[in-house]
Amino acid sequence: MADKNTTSAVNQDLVREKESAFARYIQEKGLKTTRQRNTIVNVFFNLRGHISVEELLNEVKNVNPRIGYATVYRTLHLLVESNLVEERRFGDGLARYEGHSDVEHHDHMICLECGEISEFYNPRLEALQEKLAEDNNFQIFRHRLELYGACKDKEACEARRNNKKVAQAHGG
Amino acid sequence: MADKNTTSAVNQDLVREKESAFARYIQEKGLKTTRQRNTIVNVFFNLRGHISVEELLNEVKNVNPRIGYATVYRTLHLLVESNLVEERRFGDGLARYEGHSDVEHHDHMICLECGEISEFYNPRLEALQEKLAEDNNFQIFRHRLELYGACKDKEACEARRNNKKVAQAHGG
DNA sequence: TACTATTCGAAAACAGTTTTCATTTTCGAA
DNA sequence: TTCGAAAATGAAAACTGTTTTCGAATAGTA
Repeated sequence: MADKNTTSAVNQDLVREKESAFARYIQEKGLKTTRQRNTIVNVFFNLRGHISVEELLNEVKNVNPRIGYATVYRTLHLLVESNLVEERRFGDGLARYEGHSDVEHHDHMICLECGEISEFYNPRLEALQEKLAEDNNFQIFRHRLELYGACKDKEACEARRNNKKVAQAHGG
Repeated sequence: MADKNTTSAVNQDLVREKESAFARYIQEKGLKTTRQRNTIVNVFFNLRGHISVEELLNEVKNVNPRIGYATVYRTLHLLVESNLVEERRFGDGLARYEGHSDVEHHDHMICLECGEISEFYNPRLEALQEKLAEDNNFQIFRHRLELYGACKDKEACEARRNNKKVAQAHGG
């Protein structure tokens, strides 16, 4: 199934909750429920992390190989519109999608060696930004903070990197 | 000349300094000095702010209309490699280039209404990030912080916006 | 069941960027 | 100063990620 790349299974209650929120959104907007959209949404919420379109499509194709890029893109847009998913762009030029995690807002640390993306949140940081905006006569709607660097735990980092290579070689 | 879009002239001593730093880099790498590269570099450093490739090309064409995208892209890559210029990406999907300003590192505030991009630097913010990285057993190489929002000075904001429209209409 | 708007998938279009390739230019050595 | 190899140029083609188009299929309602 779609949890091939995850370290642990995803809470299915949560998945069901997201799915029905999406169904509600579709209904509200007068759109139609389709097998493809359901597949994509289910697979998406069973993945964790910061998923690229290609990654998602690959997983989706395991379930229904006839689904193509266009539908995945379209469904992701709906997910973003419905506020169930956020689009992110880290420097590598492709969009990544993230189902809302437990923490409403958070920032990212990206390891340039193993590719691990982790999340953090710090209220002092948020407050400081507000203060700086205030000083500059500026009103913040949203912000983005990304720390690029490397894991200090070199063993774990290398393990993740090798892991990734294997996954690629096997044509994940 | 290339200062059409700037509010004030650029310090020419600084420009010359950058140019010779670039010349030095070219030489070190065993590359060749060319008329086109000199033009592009000179025009670039006479612009200020966060320049897109298209903006730069337009300015460059005023000096030498035969220069095309390819050469501008290639020269920008050299400028980035040589550490004289930084590439930035704000959400609009095109790369922008920035000659190092007086402040070595800085973050950005982007007004979504008038498009103004301003820079700021705060040591407490930097320190806090370092601390957070430390806590997460992570080593920061670089970071990016962008505050998206709106100017509180609505008058100035609107003026800038209108200004921009005029510039566009005149085919900047 | 029939109708109509929506959705699908494949392929074309698109935007920004990179590469290719034939031609021109630079620059060190003769 | 001329020669020749290596590098750079410019136009066009290729490429990448994403969006749009269009004819066929499908969902949901009358």
